[in-house]
Amino acid sequence: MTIKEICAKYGITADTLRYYERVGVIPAVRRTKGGIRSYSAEDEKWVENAVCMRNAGVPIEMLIEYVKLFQEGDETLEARRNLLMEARVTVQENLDKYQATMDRLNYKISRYDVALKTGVLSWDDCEDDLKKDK
Amino acid sequence: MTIKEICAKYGITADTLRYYERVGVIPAVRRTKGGIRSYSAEDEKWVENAVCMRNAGVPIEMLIEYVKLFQEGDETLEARRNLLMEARVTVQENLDKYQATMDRLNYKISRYDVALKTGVLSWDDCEDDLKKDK
DNA sequence: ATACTACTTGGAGTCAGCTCCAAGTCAAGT
DNA sequence: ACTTGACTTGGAGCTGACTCCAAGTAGTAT
Repeated sequence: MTIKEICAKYGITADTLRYYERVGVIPAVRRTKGGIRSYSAEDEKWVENAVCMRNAGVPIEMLIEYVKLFQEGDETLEARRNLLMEARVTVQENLDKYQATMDRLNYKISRYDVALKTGVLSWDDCEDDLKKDK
Repeated sequence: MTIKEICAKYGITADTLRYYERVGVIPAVRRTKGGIRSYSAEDEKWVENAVCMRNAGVPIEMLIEYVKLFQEGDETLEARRNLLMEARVTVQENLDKYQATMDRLNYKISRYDVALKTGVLSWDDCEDDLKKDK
């Protein structure tokens, strides 16, 4: 697989892919005699993983650390698992925040829909409360 | 409410709060004669909303646009609803990506747990596949 | 052989979103 | 009156994550 094919498949640019390799977000990719990157199935798995993790805001640094540990071999199994668990906490927290925001957006939009349908504004001061009776 | 109290309550710094006001993520806050910010209940609602939206990655620009429309009055009701719906699409997409990453992390961690418990590595080449029989 | 295109490198530049800083002001305490 | 400390401003600086660029090379087409 060429860099172009991988880019197209995973929706990132060649620059990003080269950057990931340079800083260690993915391990070094093999080259042809001419020096051109040739992505193996394993390379592709690493790319897929990196893209997925980055999509969820897992920081570059964490991915670099994981790759480093992976390359150090089996003694780092536990360290890698701990790293993954750390990442999971972060992602879960963000997931919760995103869900809270979805709830807020849905509520606000529903209020706007009513206002637009009836022509009447059902709020007078600031419309930005969620009617959370705390 | 002082800037300090608002900061503490919403977990952001005074610098961020002033920055939000400066660029228009929240409307201008009233001041005492001495020029010190005094947050009203409405101001606080705007802050709460901004923090919530930012936590879900809604871009600053979108929040600024919303505040601007809000201040222009009732003719912008529909524009504001459209903006919210746009934001909702973005947040939902991110939510899906985060969920996909959670699934991947859970799978990977479960594999590590097995490997650590049995002392046996259940993979030999690259462990980064999700066994998705595509 | 020459031109063309797609790749390569290292390094510099960009962008969003803060974050920090210097210099100044104000209210309260001594 | 003076010090202290929390606030104010505008602007500069920082960070993470790309993104772009110039200069060079390798393989293919004519």
